[in-house]
Amino acid sequence: MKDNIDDSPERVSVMGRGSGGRQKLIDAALELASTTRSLASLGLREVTRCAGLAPNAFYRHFRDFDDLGLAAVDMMGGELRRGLRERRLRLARSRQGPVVSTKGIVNDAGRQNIRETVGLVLDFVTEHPTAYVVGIRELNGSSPKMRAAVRKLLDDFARDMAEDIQQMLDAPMTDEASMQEIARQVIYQMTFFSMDYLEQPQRRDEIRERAERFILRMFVGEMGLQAMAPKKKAAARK
Amino acid sequence: MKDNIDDSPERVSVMGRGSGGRQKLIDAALELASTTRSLASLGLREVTRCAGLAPNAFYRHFRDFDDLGLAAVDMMGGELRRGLRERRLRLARSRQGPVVSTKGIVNDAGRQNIRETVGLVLDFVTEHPTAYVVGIRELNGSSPKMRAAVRKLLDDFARDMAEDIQQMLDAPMTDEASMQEIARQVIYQMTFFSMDYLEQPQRRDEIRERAERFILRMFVGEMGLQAMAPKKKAAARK
DNA sequence: ACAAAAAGTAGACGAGTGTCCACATTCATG
DNA sequence: CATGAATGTGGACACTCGTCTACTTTTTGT
Repeated sequence: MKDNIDDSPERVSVMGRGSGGRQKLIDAALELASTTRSLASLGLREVTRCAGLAPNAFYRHFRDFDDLGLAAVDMMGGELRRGLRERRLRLARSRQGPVVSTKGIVNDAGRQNIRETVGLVLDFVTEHPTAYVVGIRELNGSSPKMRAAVRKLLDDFARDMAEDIQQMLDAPMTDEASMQEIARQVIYQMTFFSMDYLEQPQRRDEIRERAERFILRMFVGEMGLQAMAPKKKAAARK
Repeated sequence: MKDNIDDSPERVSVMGRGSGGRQKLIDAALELASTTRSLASLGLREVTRCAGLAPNAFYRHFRDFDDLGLAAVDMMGGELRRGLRERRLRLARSRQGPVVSTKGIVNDAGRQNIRETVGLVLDFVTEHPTAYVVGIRELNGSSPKMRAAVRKLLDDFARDMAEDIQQMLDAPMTDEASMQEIARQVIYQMTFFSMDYLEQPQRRDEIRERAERFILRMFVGEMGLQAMAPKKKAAARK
């Protein structure tokens, strides 16, 4: 009677999707976690109380807090990723075709591109601060399942970003693996920029510039590395 | 025993310093937090039990968990920073004088330098995994005091690193502010590399290379930026 | 050596917790 | 309409928690 029904594929969400209770619990958990503590340190009664439900209602939707956390990541992450990609494609279409030449990525067009991408991320962050803060907190948090889920999400973002960037260029800046590596590092670094951005509203312009400069530096650096050693494997280091 | 006649103006911690109980509590807290949960989510009784003490013993040393956490950061952080700087200076002395030319930072000598620095950090991480994991966890954790303390520590590391790098070069690679900015970003990115390094022992060589390449890319990128726009303020061309 | 301070112990209290059981409500669908 | 699953409520259980007071042991300065 434990998980026979609940565990089965996706019949859960037939009516459970918009059924208020589930969403209320997730919202309450994010709210409490963002202002007070980490997800795992929340109390079951604490959350249900904040959601205006009886303690037992929790069990109707989630097995434990890892379960709730994963659901939250799935929901927010999916929405976020879709929104980001959509906005990015919209930006790309609005300028019709590959605007940025590979060699000229540091010129005005390239800088503008970077500026828009950074703005995209920072805008999302300011629009969903609680979810974002909790997510980043769980990135290095105590639950392995949570860590894995958040990391996978960030990696997906990085993959998207790498793809879109390569598409915008008229010639590939570097090999695909390196591009994804760079995108990953940019995404990770952006978590710090984003947290600063949320915590220090008075320094937002400065942080924005810093983020843009960081990305630009990464690109310029990669092009420099490519120029001086195009063949990585053959670089006999010893 | 202790040769402090008027060692310091503060006599508060004369006897409390090395008293086993305090250390036992810190160790127990780090141990529990690294394997189970975040610092703030630990229970007072849980920690004292793990330390083999009565619950009330906690109050003899710390007011609350923030207090314990700050003490832990002070201790581990101070030790770490001293150790890092010492080892770095020892490395610098062993090669007598400025070995790396600014233009040639990407040559073998420069790469070797980066390799040693990365090794330095990763070695420390593998030697103090629990303290490091907890520290990084609190970097984005729930307690503002903790966050501030860990961030200040990382910033200090970055400052040290920036100084030492500039000292090793025969000519400054960039202005001091940019160098510190880069060092900060490198240190922050290293937190991710370090966590991966701990969690995936079988991929350590790969992660090590990735970290080295990241730093190299940052340097090359900064030199590229400097070369194409020495004056940052006047870069607005629109 | 001795007295005071620091460190640690024992027990108890009320509050809050996770979890279970039995019962009430909603609601789509045969 | 009836039925059964999904969803939510209330009470009760054993347990852990933080904190308090009172007492004992260890360490330390003089």
